[in-house]
Amino acid sequence: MPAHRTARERARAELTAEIKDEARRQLADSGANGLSLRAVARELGMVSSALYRYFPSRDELLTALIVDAYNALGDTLDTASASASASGGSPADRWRAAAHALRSWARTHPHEYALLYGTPVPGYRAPDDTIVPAGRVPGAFLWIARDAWHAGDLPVNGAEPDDTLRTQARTIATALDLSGLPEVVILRAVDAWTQLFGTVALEFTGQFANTLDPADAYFARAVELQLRTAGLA
Amino acid sequence: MPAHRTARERARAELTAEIKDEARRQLADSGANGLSLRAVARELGMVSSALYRYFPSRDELLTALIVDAYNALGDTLDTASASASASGGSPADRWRAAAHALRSWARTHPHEYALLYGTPVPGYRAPDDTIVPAGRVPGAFLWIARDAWHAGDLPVNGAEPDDTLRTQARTIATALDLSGLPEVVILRAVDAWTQLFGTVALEFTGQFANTLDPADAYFARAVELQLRTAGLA
DNA sequence: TGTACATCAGTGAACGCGCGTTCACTGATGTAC
DNA sequence: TGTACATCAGTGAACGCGCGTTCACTGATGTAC
Repeated sequence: MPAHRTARERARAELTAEIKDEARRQLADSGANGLSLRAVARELGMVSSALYRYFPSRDELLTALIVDAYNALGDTLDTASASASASGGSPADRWRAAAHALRSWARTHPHEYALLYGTPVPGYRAPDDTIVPAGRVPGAFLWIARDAWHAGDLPVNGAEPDDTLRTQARTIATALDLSGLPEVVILRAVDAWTQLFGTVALEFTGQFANTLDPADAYFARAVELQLRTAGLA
Repeated sequence: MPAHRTARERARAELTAEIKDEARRQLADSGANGLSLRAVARELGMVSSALYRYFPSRDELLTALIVDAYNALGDTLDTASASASASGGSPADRWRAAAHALRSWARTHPHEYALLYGTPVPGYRAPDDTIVPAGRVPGAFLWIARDAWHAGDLPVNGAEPDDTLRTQARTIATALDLSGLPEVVILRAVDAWTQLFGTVALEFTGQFANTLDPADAYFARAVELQLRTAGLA
């Protein structure tokens, strides 16, 4: 374990990245099912079997892309939320910023969005490594509620959830580092998150075509509703 | 154009149905990408080229399956809604019944649900024939709001939408036979529909795994929220 | 510093697979007179 | 009612394609003494 990186190590890291980049490019062209190891290798001027030095199978490559995509989306949301906060925005402003960032990421990265939230690829089972990065996405929104609550900006009201929901809310709290947050606050934020997700998902799958399309106005309206649902406005 | 159906016509109708049935079975096994004309033909004891007498291409077969699925789901929702109504249920009860019917249809028909609301199949573009059947699904919910409004059970309140949204609401009204319904009522029902859809979609894509799973309790909670959003409770 | 050996990246051929679609054809069913 | 012709369903072979993965191999890079 030398501090310096050998030529081999550097080459390996670079090629691994290049393989993922090219795979992402193909993803964007033809979707997850169109992702072919042979085509990736061809594009990189390698022989297809050489890829197996980097990823043991097609599924492992897909998993790497999924983890990267969750993290890219998580970063995008965190950045939007943080910069709204840095420029003096309220929790509601942070939610607005993150919500719009989610929508525009979905629109600019449709195949990566589909990889995360679309139909599961047949025969592919997401391994546990994806759980934590996946949580960053709802997390980005729940953390806004958490901060607002700690700042005293979030009233605790609404009916007390029953036992099942309280337990599940505690599980969410543990997974997403929301300790101290009342269950009802968590659940109201989850409610808002599902609304947000539904709006993005419906637009993404084309269900707004011919009616709410372009959906900018409706999306803005939906975000305001989310704020009321979460208790942020 | 004889009133009687010839043996040929009967055979053709039956075989067309059998092809779709077998295709649906394969859809359930391996998803839309796994749907193969050759495999369908094999299973029916035909030669693959014979299918071309019934469907001019794989895409046309897919389209037929999509239209059928929208109609099956639409029928399911209509039935749930109508029987809640027939047994004296309020509009809220109808919404509850239809919402639970949507969720359980999605759970029992995951691949058909995916066909309708999952990742678009690469290279497949849904033709216009799907628009009307697709509208039946949100329609089933908006019609409940319409009936409630006509019965005077639905208060018209909430901020007046801006021009863009008003126009889009009118488009929805035209497409779904909601004439007379105020725009704000339509939009509030759409808000509730996106919430409902978001909850189903998140559960379906496994985003509730390890947290809100099983989601029965959360779903019931979400439905009550939808009722408040739509103005039905 | 130089040598011997171990590790690893990349090659090229091969295995075995399935797919959508076309086409010329045979034989059965339907129709018009 | 019977015959001649048209329509249609289904056959079987073929075209041309791409895929994931394995394996024995060569040659370069790294490491230990």
